[in-house]
Amino acid sequence: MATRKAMNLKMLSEALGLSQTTVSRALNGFPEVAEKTRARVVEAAERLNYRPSPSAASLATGKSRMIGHVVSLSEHIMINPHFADFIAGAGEIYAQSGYDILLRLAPLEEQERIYLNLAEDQRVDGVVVHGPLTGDSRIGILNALGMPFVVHGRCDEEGADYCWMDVNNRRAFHRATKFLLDLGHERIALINGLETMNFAERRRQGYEAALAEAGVALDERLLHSADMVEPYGYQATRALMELDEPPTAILVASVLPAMGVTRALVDLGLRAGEDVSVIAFDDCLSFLQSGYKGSAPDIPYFTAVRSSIREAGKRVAQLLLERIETPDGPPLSELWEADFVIGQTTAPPRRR
Amino acid sequence: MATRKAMNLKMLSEALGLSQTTVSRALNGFPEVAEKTRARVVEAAERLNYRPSPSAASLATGKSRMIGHVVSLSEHIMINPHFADFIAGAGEIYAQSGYDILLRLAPLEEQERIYLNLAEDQRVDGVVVHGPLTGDSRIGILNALGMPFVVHGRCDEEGADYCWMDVNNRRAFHRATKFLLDLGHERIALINGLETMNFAERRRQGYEAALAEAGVALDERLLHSADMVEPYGYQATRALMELDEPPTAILVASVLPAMGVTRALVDLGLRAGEDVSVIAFDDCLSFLQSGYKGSAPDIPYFTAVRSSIREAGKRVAQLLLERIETPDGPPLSELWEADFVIGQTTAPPRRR
DNA sequence: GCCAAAATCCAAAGCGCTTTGAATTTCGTT
DNA sequence: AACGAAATTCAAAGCGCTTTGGATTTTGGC
Repeated sequence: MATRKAMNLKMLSEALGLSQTTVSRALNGFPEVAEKTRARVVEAAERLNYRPSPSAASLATGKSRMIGHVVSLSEHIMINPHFADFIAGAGEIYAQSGYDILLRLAPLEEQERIYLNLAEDQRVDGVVVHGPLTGDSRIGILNALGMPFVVHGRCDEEGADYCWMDVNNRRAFHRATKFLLDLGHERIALINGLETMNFAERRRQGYEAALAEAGVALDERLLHSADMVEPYGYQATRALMELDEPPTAILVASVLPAMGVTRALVDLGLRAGEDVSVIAFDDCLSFLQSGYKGSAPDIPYFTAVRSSIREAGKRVAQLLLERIETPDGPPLSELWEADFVIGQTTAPPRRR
Repeated sequence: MATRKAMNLKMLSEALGLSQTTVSRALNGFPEVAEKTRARVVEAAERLNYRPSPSAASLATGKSRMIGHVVSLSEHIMINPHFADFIAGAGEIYAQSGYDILLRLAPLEEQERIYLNLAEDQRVDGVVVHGPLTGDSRIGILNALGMPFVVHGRCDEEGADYCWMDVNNRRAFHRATKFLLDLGHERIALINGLETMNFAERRRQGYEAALAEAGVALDERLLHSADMVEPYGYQATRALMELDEPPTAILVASVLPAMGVTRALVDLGLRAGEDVSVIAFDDCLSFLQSGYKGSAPDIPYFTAVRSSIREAGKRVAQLLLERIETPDGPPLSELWEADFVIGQTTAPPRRR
């Protein structure tokens, strides 16, 4: 072996006959180094396979080129596969900019402390907040710490002083509900996510508003709220269909429980789109693919309000990187409208 | 504000009237410091909220207390939710030991280079290899780099010189196939994962061995192989049932495509467990919960070979941490047998 | 009470990078 | 040719921790 140790700044600068200062500046694009020498330095760095030590750079600058994602362990995020898609989108953006993800699993009640530690330790340059609750305390902490962050979702009304990216859940569910009402449905069930989650609360608001506008009374028995897993959709549907007056349409907060819904309907000898209408919120989960096609090719199975969670991951990552670049600008935020796609699971209600 | 800067070793040692050496040693459990002073140091560190800077420690020791997980971007791992469950299990173990996950998304062809960089940069203390191919080149690289790693799965036959943790896929599929044969099925379809993946190859071997033992000829038309997503199961089943002699039983490599299978059967007016038997490999995905219960409570819907991927994540993490502790021991490996649970989707074949 | 051995503790030298403040060179003017 | 400004380059001081080698204090056996 010729060299025992990995190439470092000192060796590189000696090889070039330049000072470490100049080499460092050349590589980091500072203006006070002549273009000619910069070219020389860059070439040599490339040739000698020099790459700066991240921990040394981090120690010197306080920047880590890492983005923190702290997610709940046994809770409602990691537990479901939405997170995988989100992180796939975000990770793609990070990779392009030379950032890495620092992933930490922790129960919600520890997350404040964790953000504090990550900030003090300068372990990450920014974080994204997953699954915001209504009035989430994490936001205040992060603002106080001066740590750049973007919330995926929101936890308060407009104009709040933080960065977020969200889908217009209220309007999406308003539209979906109104669509069903227009078809003639009046008994419309809502199989919602956990309503401590802000997004679920908004979805319910949209649902309730549409009902109210149509003068349809709210029936509490048609409302379910829980973690968005398959068996939940199944059980909720079984319960709903046992009511004296079962719903003629069901609004489901995710395709995961929606699959449980269809399974329950099959068990009951009912068909979605004929006996009962179903609309799902479709996050375009990759393992279902935008596919989840029905028997008719190119017509989606579910009628759905749809917004890609993977694209959301990308956008959140972009916003965060911008925020890290410019920490003192006004908070960025972005609200996406969901698509509304007609599939095979909706129809006017059956005549009795 | 009293203090502008975060508490560091120097400040702490001055506050204690001790040298930085002693304080550092006291906190890191070295033997050459008196228990009495160690107690004093620990108490003061706690009280003054001292936590060592990770980048400084990393620079000084070369250890980062990070575990690298590099996963394929647009490929077959992150794309499906198995990964989320795996990482949830692993992350739990890491958290207990004070490690964090460094997550990097990259196409397979770049992963060798990435491992090289992670090693040279000393960014991680170990890595786990996801989705090993048969004869995977990543293993050789990692061994050459001397980087501790554990493979989730295997890429070669027994006795290979690396750490791995795997489920006995061959035996699992052998058992499942034999079970169907014993019920009287002869036309058994296999809806497998991508057979470049080593685990899929093993599953097929188990399937083929069982057929051969029973003297049943292999029919290529009953074999499918692709990414394990829902629509794949759907389409494969539609294709299978259009054969002149459709299968009477289907073996599916994951509950994801298995859901597509049942959806296709419903569309065709067939019922799983009556008209066609279905056995799935169940990774106990959390969003389906061990539930995915059928109409009869506490009886699982699918007959399945079952092994929790989350538990696998935990175990792989444990093995890796042990490996990091003792890098020069003999390679650790572990083979788990899958459970075989009888659900509602299997029965003797229909008489014609 | 004495001395070697054991137990503690410390000063200082890195780890590899960035950055300050100063030195040196180059260049446009007069 | 001389001079101040502009353009380059550099030496050295951190960043906060670990660790080597040595200094100092305690201990134990006689």
